Amino acid sequence: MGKYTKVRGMHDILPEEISKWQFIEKILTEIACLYGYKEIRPPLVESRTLFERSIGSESDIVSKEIYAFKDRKGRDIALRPEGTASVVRAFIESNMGTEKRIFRLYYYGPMFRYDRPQKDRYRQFYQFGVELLGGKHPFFDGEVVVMLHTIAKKLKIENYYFLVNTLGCLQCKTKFSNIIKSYFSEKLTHLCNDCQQRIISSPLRILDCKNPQCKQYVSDAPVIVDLLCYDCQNHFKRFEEYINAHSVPYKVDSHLVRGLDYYTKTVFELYVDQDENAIAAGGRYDTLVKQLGGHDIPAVGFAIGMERLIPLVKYEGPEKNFFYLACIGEEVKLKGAMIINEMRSKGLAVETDYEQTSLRSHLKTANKTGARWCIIIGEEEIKKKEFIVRDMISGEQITIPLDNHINKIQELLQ
RNA sequence: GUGGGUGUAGCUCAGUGGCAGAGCGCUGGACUGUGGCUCCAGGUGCCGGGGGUUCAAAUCCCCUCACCCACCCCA
Repeated sequence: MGKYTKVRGMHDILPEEISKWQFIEKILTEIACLYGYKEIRPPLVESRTLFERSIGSESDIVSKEIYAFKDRKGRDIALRPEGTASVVRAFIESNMGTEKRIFRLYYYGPMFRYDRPQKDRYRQFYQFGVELLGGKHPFFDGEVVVMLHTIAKKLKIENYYFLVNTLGCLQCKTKFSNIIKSYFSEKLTHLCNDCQQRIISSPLRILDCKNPQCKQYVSDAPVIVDLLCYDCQNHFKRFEEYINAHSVPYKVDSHLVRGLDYYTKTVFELYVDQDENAIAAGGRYDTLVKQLGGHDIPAVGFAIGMERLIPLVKYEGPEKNFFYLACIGEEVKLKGAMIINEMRSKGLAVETDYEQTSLRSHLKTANKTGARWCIIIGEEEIKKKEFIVRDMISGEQITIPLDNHINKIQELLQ
């Protein structure tokens, strides 16, 4: 047992898992590309106040889970707990917002939250997210949902569905929030401790409470869809038209509320049957850009939790299409090394073990590395100016002349 | 932040006061130019860490750390 272990909540993604990650990452970025998204890579570190102002200082993410510290000059620094705030900050800071057009940005990387670790949940975890800035049309909301739908299909996720809801524009949201506040004020003593706090800090979150006692009162609570202004009602209706037209499997859940303060109008979550946790979620945030000091620019986006997505994806494993070169005896190793170098320069993956000398131990090693073919070269082969290629699955062997061997191997691969 | 569980060989685990164990893997050999199969041989170790009880502790008690699971929260 080694002296050093992972810091609590951290995890290594080991070589045996990484090819699955890379497979999924490739599909995500390809689809993002098809939808016109460009990658943006903000730093992992931001000033703490950025998250307080965007996500909300009362939110659990900021109040309980943020990784924050002071740097050597006493600046309040935080590791990003999510991606949207950083992307919006970069968007404003680089003056993208001054240009009147739609910006589609995607990001991928680690996020940090000081959670208690549990299954597929770590303090450093990965999110892939997209942000569409500058569009207020409900079809943009639809487009990002359809993009997520496309990703789920492409990754062959089974039995997934969306929950969607609207929170209304800032006016509707505020109005509804006050209605909820007064509705629950009368029932305050029947609510759980958390909800008694929420009625002050974020009343809408009561609608999302998992406590069965609270749920009882939530089911009779006012519903936002009935109280929306004409514009918000129409926005949600058009959004539904769009996702219906694209056959997105979804249900409206009038109690769906997101835990981040910045959402307005459309919100959505992606679930898989019999799984409590959302694997992706997002929504519209029309006031955030302005709130962070930019122009009045509407936006919509989502984020996918990679650690939650990965167990749902079936992946066969990487293709074993590389060579192992076995040199029999010390004397031919330099010759073998030159062959390896030439093969690599022509794009063929080769490895070897210079410690091994006997053919038997070479073949054992080749087997362990998972090589598809083993090239065998020894004194006899050097004399005859040829070498042997052994198929490690079938055990068949063929002899190839030493000159022009790269072309011969490439022919073999066809 | 709350609750439950588990820490013993590289891995999966058995051992519940009396010599530290099994299976798998690993290394070597049978087989020094042909891997996977088979057979034979071999070492596995601060029994998570610290303290206590006892003639005697992996085992009982206390503390601590880590991991797992659930809740909360979130993606």
